Parts: sequence; structure tokens; C-alpha cells
Amino acid sequence: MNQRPALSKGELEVARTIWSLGSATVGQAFEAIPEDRRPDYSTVQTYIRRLETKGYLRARRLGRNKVYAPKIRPSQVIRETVDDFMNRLFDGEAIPLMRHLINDRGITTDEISAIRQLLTEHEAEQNDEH
Amino acid sequence: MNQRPALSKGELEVARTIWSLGSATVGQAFEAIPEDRRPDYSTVQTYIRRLETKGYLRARRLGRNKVYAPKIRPSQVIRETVDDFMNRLFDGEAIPLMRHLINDRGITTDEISAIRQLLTEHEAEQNDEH
DNA sequence: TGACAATGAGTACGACTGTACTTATAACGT
DNA sequence: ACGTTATAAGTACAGTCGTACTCATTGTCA
Repeated sequence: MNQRPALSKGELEVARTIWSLGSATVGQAFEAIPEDRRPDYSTVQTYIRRLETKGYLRARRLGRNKVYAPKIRPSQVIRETVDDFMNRLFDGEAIPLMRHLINDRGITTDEISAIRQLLTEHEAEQNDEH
Repeated sequence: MNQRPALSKGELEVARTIWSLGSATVGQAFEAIPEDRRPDYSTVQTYIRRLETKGYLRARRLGRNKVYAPKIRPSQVIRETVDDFMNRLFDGEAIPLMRHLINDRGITTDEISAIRQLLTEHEAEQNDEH
């Protein structure tokens, strides 16, 4: 049920930019990319074109311009991307990834509390959800 | 300080296989890959050759054969790979990734406890560590 | 000792990616 | 009305990747 071609690195950066803007023209996406890693305008154009071809974005015309918006929900793309990554590096299991994040890369005490809180909140929501 | 070219998907699968074996010949790596996603022998050969060229593996001769072993510590490669992934999808921040893992993909209660335990254990080790 | 199996080494090739240039056209400001 | 600017659309091109074939060589077992 997941047969869009995967996102490449460059495409992902642009896709995320558009997601965070809600929708955008090429120019707007271009502007929104932090200058230090901003490629040529026409490169952004290419990424967006490819994103549309791959089925991640949909374009609608606004006068002479095109406005691009997600065709697939970002949350779904993120889920698929994380899942794919977890499959490839951690046999698809969340716990080993968690373990890595907790043990192998200098987590701060603040982050530890933040995670505890996430867990607690998550449980609360589970119960709420009648 | 990280200027090996990145691992591709196929290369990563083979690299992980060799890591888990400690060291291996092409044939051993080939055999160790689960049959359902095992590519042609010569494909594995190609991946390993590329892994050596990229600086991830080192080969030593054993009679007529070559035995491949990690040149870079696997843990380091994993860290770099996770970091790169986090950068591209979560602006390099662990918490949003954690949040995703906890909220957006059906975590089980067992996993929740496991994470709590990881956190506690991690804190304990921190304090031990003189 | 001769055929077969395993290995090494090299080559191939199309698809996908990063990166960008070019050309045509439409909108905007003076 | 005209030059400038933004945008669209198409084209280009080298590098990486997945995938595999071929050929030569050496070890092995009947």
C-alpha cells in the first residue's frame, strides 16, 4: 500500500519546507529554505517537479502560478520514512532505536524528563480515548 | 570528520550482516542474508567491494580468500546514520523523533515499560560512572 | 586427474539523484 | 510601452545505486 517511490534527500528537504508552509509556490519554498543549504532556484524547481511526479505533492493553478500542497499527509510520509529507516538499521524494531537514542549519543537530563513526560501523556491519552 | 560517502540501502544491509558476523567472506555474508531479500551472489560481491572502496570495510587475505571486517566501528556508523536521518527528518532533534515513536505509530504498553527501564538504567549508569 | 564449485576481478547498464542551465512567457513597476 | 523579474517547462549531465553477467583461477572431491 506504499508504492510511491521513496523520497531522496533533496526532495525531502523541499517537501518538509512545503509541509511547514502548508502550501507554497516554488519561490516561496525556495525562500523558506535556510540560506546556508539552499540550492539553486531551479534545483528546488526540479525537486518539486519530481515530488509531484512521485505523487507527494499536488499542484493547483493560481492565475499564472502554481501552488503546491501535500497530496499525501505529511504525517503518513514521516511514518513511512521512519519505518523504512527502522527496518533498514534496526530490524524494524523501535526499542533498539530508542536504546540507541538513550544510550549512545549523549542524551541530556532535560531530554530524559521530556521523554518521561511524553510517555505519561501518551498513556493518559490512551485512557481518555474512551 | 565524517567524510566517507554515505551507505546506500543495499550496502547497509550487507554491512550489518558482516558486523553481526564479526567478519566474513563474500560467501558467508551471502549465506547470512535472509533468503527472502537475498540478492544475487555477485550483487553482494559488488556491495562489499563498494563498502571497501568507501572505507567501511577492510579486507585481509586468508589463503586464496578474502575476509572482510569493519574498518570503522559499527557503533560509529550507526550513530552517524541515525544522526543524518534525524537531521533530515527532525531537524537533528531527538525529542521529536521520540515523540513520533511514542505517539504516532502504535506503541505497545510493553514497549512503554521497556523505555522507562532504559531511562532508569541509563541514569544509574551515569551515576556509577565514577 | 579431471570436472565442478567457490571466489576474485572486472565490466555493464538503466534508474535515480543532485545540480543546474536554457528558453519562453507573463506580471509589475516606472 | 518597455525593461526587469518571477515563473513555468524542458533539457542536460555526471555520479551513485541496484542488479547482474562474464571470465579467469584455484581448491576439492569423486
